[in-house]
Amino acid sequence: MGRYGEEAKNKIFLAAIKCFAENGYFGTSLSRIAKEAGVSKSLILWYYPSKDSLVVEVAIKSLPLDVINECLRNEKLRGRAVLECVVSNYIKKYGDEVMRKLLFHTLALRGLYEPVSRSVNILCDQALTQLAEKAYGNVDPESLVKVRALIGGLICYTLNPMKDMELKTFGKYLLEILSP
Amino acid sequence: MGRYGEEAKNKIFLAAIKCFAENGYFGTSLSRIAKEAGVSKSLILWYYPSKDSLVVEVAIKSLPLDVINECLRNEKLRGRAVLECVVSNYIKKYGDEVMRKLLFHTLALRGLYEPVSRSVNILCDQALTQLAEKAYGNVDPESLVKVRALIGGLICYTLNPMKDMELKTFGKYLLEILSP
Amino acid sequence: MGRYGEEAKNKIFLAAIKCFAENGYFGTSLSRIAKEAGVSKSLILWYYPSKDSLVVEVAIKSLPLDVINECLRNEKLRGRAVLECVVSNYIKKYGDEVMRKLLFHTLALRGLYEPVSRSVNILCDQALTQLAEKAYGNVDPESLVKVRALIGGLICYTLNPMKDMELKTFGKYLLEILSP
Amino acid sequence: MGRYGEEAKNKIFLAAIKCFAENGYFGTSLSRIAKEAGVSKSLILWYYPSKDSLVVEVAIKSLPLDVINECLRNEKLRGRAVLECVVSNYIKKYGDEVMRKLLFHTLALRGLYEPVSRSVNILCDQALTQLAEKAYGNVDPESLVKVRALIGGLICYTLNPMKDMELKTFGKYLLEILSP
DNA sequence: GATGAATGAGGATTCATTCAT
DNA sequence: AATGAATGAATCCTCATTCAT
Repeated sequence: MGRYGEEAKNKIFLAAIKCFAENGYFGTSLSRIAKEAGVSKSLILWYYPSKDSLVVEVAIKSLPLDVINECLRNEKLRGRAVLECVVSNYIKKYGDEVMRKLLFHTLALRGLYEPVSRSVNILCDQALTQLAEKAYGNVDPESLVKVRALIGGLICYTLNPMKDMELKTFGKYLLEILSP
Repeated sequence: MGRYGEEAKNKIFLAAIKCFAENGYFGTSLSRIAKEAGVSKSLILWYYPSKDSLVVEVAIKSLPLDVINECLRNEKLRGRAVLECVVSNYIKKYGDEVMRKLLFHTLALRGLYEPVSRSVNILCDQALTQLAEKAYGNVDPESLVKVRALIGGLICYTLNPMKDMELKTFGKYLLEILSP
Repeated sequence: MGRYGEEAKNKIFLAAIKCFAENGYFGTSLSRIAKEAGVSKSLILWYYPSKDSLVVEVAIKSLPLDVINECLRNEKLRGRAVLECVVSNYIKKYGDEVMRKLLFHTLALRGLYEPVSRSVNILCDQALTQLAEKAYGNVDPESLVKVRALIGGLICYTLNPMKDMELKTFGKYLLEILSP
Repeated sequence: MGRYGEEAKNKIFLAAIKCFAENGYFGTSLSRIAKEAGVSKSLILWYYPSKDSLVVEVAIKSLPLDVINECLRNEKLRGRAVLECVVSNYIKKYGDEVMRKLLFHTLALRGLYEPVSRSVNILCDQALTQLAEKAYGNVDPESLVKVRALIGGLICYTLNPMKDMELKTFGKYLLEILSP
């Protein structure tokens, strides 16, 4: 794919994210995305074999799997520091409303799109378990529940941000409560 | 509406819940629901002015607002007992997979259907605040965060139930960690 | 299906025949047929599950299988009389241009639509063999070839009617040449 | 057009024949042909101004006009020998299934593509008349009908080859029946 | 109450074709 | 010659909704 092809594909991807966040995956037509991206409907299908493939690509990127994985990859981080990393990454990613909205549209896709299911499974099964181990030093039930309370708390905030508390502050309190 | 009519409406409602859970609100057509309910498509629109109205009715019922409100109404419950009530109600409601699936489809509707948004807001703003007060005796930031960690933890489990821990056990650990 | 439903379906069928004859099965859109029938595009798909199903239904009816079968069913007909019956039926069916055009569009579908293939096979294998037996008293190679020369001759005329000979006259000569 | 170009054009033409035979003229997209030929879609339109022009070129070549003309050109052939020539040429051309399938797709194009109509007309009007004259010495109705029975018989066999008789044998019987 | 018939809007996708490289 | 990128028209089909019975 040439240079200017790459650009077009990116424009489409960004437009898709915006539209999907706004109106959901099913409430968004290819025409709408095309208009937003300033390209023809057909061009979308030149880069993506189908709407579904575009949906899946956007959906996967909207999950917080990378948020956690990046912290897991960093060998030096242990204990509370890992959790701090996760919270800070989460804040960075879901700071803007677009990503926040997108997240919940994506979670609804689980069960409809196999790749999304798989990604959610990896996130909840593998990533959270590893996170528990790195943060609390073991994977006993309590640790597993704690990481879920942490991530769940963040997601809960994401669903409906509190008016008198910033996500950052929220994260700090969460860490206080759930740190090892 | 006569006795028979009531029955038909109920059949439709149950069929809708099942279909929506399975294929999402947008992936489910009225024909599909009609087939599942064993009635004609037209009859659905006799009882519900539009598909949207049916969607909203199902959506509202799928949220955990009642789970919390029931515990709040019980004047006698205070402290840890309120949280125990919430957890136990939550387990009762989201024990079966249909409701679990439905919940995430519904959360995606927030932003698309005003009544759903409103309900989610009430849930997160009012209900959670009252819960914090009843459970922890005040509404300081820490308490507010804690109830979110509790509900968030439950939702997180709902998204992807753990293989080696029952929801009941999960709830017990959560309570241990987050009780006053 | 009620009385007036039956009527609409028939209007659609007739319109389809006309359009398919004119522009071929693939050159004809559902919109075109709808317009010709004076109904909405959607109504076509109410009566026929898909365009393909309509295509197949029209296609089967356009083959000369009935032309032959009707003569085979008549127990009294033997020898030259059977062939005369076939020729006369053929003339009746393919006297108008619509059916003539349609026939060749249909023959092209063989290999694309299984039901059409099957029908053509039955026509050529079973029906022609039975015809040979009834007409010539046996199914030796010569008889089998003769019925094919007869039917083939008729089809050849159908492909491009002769300017100075009517189909009726053509049939008479054919019979003269190929009668037992 | 250079040497290489000639080769590419030929590859395209052969791929087109194959695809058209398999899926019909309308069921075949340029992309499909491009894939089969191992070239880009654009290259097809470099050699052929449009899909239609490619269709027409293939279509004309698939008709049995050359089969007859070649025999007519040979001055020495008269009487039964001309018919034998035609039958033998026909067998040569339509011996393989690709050409057999193609023939019927092409016949359906008559009425949709003027050049195809013209070619079919020439075939049926002129060529067959000349054939009658050369074979039977005159163009009385009987002779005209006979050549149509011959060609029609062959086409009929082509439509659905007989299981227990080779085309060659079939031709021999046909000649026996219809020779002068 | 309940249904079948009928509609129109909208959607994804295919495809021939054009343009720039 | 040859290709990838881009377009717009057209197509089949789905679906919520309305109408008549």
